[in-house]
Amino acid sequence: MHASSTPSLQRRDRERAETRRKILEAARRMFVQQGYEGTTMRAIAAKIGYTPTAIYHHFKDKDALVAELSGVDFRALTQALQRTGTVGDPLERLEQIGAAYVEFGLTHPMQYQFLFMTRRPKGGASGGMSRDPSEDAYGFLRQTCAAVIATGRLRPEFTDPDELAQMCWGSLHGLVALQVTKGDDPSFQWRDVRHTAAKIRAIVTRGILREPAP
Amino acid sequence: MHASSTPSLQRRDRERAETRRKILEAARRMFVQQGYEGTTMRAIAAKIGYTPTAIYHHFKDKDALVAELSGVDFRALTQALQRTGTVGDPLERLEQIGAAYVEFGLTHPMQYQFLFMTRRPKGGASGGMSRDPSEDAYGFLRQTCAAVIATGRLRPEFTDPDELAQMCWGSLHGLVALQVTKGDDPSFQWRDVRHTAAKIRAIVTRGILREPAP
DNA sequence: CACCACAGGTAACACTGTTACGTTATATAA
DNA sequence: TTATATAACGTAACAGTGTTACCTGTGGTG
Repeated sequence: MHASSTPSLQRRDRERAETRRKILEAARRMFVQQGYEGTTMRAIAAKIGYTPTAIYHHFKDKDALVAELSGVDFRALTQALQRTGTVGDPLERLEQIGAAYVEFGLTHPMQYQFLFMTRRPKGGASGGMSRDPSEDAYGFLRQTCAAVIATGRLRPEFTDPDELAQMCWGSLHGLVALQVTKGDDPSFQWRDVRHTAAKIRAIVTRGILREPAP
Repeated sequence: MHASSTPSLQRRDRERAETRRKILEAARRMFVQQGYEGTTMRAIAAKIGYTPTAIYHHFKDKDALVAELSGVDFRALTQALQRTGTVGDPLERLEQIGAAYVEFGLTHPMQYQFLFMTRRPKGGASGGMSRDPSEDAYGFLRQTCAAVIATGRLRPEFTDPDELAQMCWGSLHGLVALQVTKGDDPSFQWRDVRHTAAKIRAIVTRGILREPAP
């Protein structure tokens, strides 16, 4: 909020940013290892030699902490999605989006859980700009689905971009979500999720196309 | 554990069962309305005029409470799945299994969350008989998938019952899970989940078949 | 020097799930 | 009938949790 003109204040700001970074670093490791509920504010603080109160001078609450951590990685996903925009064929773009999405979920389970597997309490009228990032990614997916529909290569029953987006999203989300929550359960003989997801993507692609590719 | 032969003990057992039922009834309503974390043992007890301790004389802990509630409804799902066993065509059976599964998730969101959307801490060697009920349902799904494969009507790349089961399960689970966690988020223009799920089932069916039905 | 902003700490609040232990009513055995 | 045991239920507490009102000291600024 303030711009700290003098060098002294700049130094103080740098120190503040440094402890903030340390908090985030410790929190990240603990959240990834112990999960959201298994990680306490006291434990995070102790890990870096602070008291829990110190954290609250840098983050509003526990949710703000994991939100920041998730946001960082989510930006990487968003960029990966945007990068698929260069691919010409919308259908191939859709496939790449799906692949990037699954990859994100598997490499960042904790962030995935926070973004897609927990009920957000209430967005709270935040000006409309800094909305839930997951919505932006959904908008991108929806847009791609609309482009796919616009090619005219789909069967006549697929005309709704939202419906198509939700089918693509849902089918992949299910695999990732099951992996995140039940992936270490030996009762199920889990197949490689990346492989299963690729097959599902192929099935959906073939299932929505009007006629099979040669 | 004990069989209470005399009429007096029978009466006491009936009273015990009655308060146990009251606990479950109150807990069910509160869990459905407020969710798992939003429902406290103290609140459940207060609702029926007891102290929290009383609940612990009937249930080991909070998880045992929701496990019992979930188990009751899950038995209904299992029976619905078994009922599809009468359908001759394995492919149609698979479709009906999917429909019943989605219906269960939408009508019992809280139980669905407990069974399929939370990491169970550790199964604990429970003799192998009273296993996690979700595994039995998975076994049933897997068995049906094997039957579908056995018909020889599938494309050559689908030969693994587990893989097929996980694709079917995952694609539907994603839709239900998103509905449960983000269903009330107006940012997404959600389409009717039952409808979307039906379309996904159709897509998958067409996508795995060797040649389209006439 | 006086002042003040502010990072960080102390101690507490209001909760949570859970449990050792006391109470009390009832069923059984003498 | 009286004594004893069983067990349902309550009291009070423990060990945690996220969170916050308030204090402390250090360093920059006029």
